[in-house]
Amino acid sequence: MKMRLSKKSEYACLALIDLSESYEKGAAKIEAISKRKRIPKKFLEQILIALKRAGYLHSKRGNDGGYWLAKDPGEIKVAEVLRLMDGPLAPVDSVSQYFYRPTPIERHPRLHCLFKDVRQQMIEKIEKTSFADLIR
Amino acid sequence: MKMRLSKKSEYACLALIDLSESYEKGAAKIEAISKRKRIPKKFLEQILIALKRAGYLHSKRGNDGGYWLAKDPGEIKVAEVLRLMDGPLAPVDSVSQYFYRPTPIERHPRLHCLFKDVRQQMIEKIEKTSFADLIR
DNA sequence: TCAATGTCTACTAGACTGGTAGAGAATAGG
DNA sequence: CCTATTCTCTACCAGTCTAGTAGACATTGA
Repeated sequence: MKMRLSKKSEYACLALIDLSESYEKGAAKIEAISKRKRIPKKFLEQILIALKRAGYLHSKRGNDGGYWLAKDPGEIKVAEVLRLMDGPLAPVDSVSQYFYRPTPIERHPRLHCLFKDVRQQMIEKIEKTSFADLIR
Repeated sequence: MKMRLSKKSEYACLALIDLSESYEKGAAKIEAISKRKRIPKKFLEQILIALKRAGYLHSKRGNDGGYWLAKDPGEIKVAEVLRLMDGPLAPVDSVSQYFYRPTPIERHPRLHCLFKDVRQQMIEKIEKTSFADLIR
């Protein structure tokens, strides 16, 4: 089994932390976030657009443009962001909550059950943790 | 974050389950395991060799050859097998127990801590579960 | 010697990751 | 209306990983 936090997820979290830290202090430019959190700018662009499309951010173009949070940091859970960036959190599709699909492992109930537990254990914490929790 | 059980790990577990089921009943042929558990034969070969090299199996060639467990099923933990097949279990190297390496996430202690917890929660169950537990 | 089986090395198609490049569209100030 | 600044969109790419396949070789027992 491989559990990996992709750079995309990692950068998305760092960007949201940055925006949470300056919540209600106006728009932040890509350039600024990129420098503060050391994220490649063009890569960050794509990530912010994805977050915007998913409804987590607002933006404005032009001289005093930038991004800002569309929700309270307390309402954005880490798990949502990881799912948005990398897809299902489950180790196999047959134990996935939102992306269920049958797999060979289902034929072996105990093994299936084990990975269901693993998923549950893992997910518990990140479904509770919000970005407000991360900046406190 | 992506948590994925690779086919390699999945097949390795199924093969070890098969061999656990016939523990002390003599050698099992690749062909037979392959058919019973529906694993591509040539792929299974490689997996069994890896398991043998790691000390989990013995083998014999020739007409009445095959593989059998080198240890009691109760002494083989699922976590060991997943590590052998796919490498570290940790989501980022900076929270890995056996493969530590620094990552950007370390600069943000709360995030770092979160993923340390995630790893711990996830690993707990598979470090306790043995193949004897899976066939009971 | 031969047939059956495990062992070893090499190869590969396709997907994914972590980016980069460059043109286009909105916005505000002058 | 012009321009600078910023976000937006599409395309591309090199390297790595996954899930295998192919084929020759080594060992064993009858």
